[in-house]
Amino acid sequence: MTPRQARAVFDRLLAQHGPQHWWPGDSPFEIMVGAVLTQNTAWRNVERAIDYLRAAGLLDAAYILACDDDRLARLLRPSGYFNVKATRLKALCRWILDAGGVEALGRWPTDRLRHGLLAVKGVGPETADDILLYAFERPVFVVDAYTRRLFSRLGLCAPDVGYEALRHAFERVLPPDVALFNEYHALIVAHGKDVCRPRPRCGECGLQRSCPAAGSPGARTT
DNA sequence: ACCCAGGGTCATA
DNA sequence: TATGACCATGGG
Repeated sequence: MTPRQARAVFDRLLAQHGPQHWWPGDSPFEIMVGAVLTQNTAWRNVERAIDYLRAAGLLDAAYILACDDDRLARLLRPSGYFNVKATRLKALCRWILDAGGVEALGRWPTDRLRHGLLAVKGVGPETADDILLYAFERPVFVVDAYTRRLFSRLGLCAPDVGYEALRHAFERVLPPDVALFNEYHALIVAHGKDVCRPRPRCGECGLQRSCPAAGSPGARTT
């Protein structure tokens, strides 16, 4: 992928979808919570869980750690995988408190932050990079399934390209600009929800599999 | 009834 | 290292 190609795709996405104003969250900690809860989960469902946490006064690392496991899982219920995510959320909160809080973490260099995040059980590369970019405002390009799908269809990467390889491909050709990386990933997600579907979709009726027109030359997929 | 969603871990070969 | 099973709710 060349710098010009990366720029051209960004410009087209921005023209088509407009600024996305990510991350939807009020504080760095809330963004970190959302990053864990949104793992393989529609954002709509994550919002419900975060609303429950907020209503319970639990948008705080120490309070989440002190919360009973079953109660925490009940609050997370709408976001799916609630038992798993209750454990993961507590692991993340433990790490934050052990480090001296989010403020202290904000003074860590990016590579140390990233290694620390990846050492937390339940935080993988995408979740770590979400947190680095959107909570700590570091110039880390976030790669996800949407990114791989879109750019492989555009012929700009292999369909099975590894996470780090694709991340480096972007970071190599783009300036390390937090605002740019922020908007780029958000646009890729918006485009993935709307246009770049897993399977071609019929533009008339919206059906994916049932409609014979799905996948026809008229249906846009990228 | 099926497919998908802003993934990650763990056991197995 | 590379698959597969598993986690689980809600919308289309």
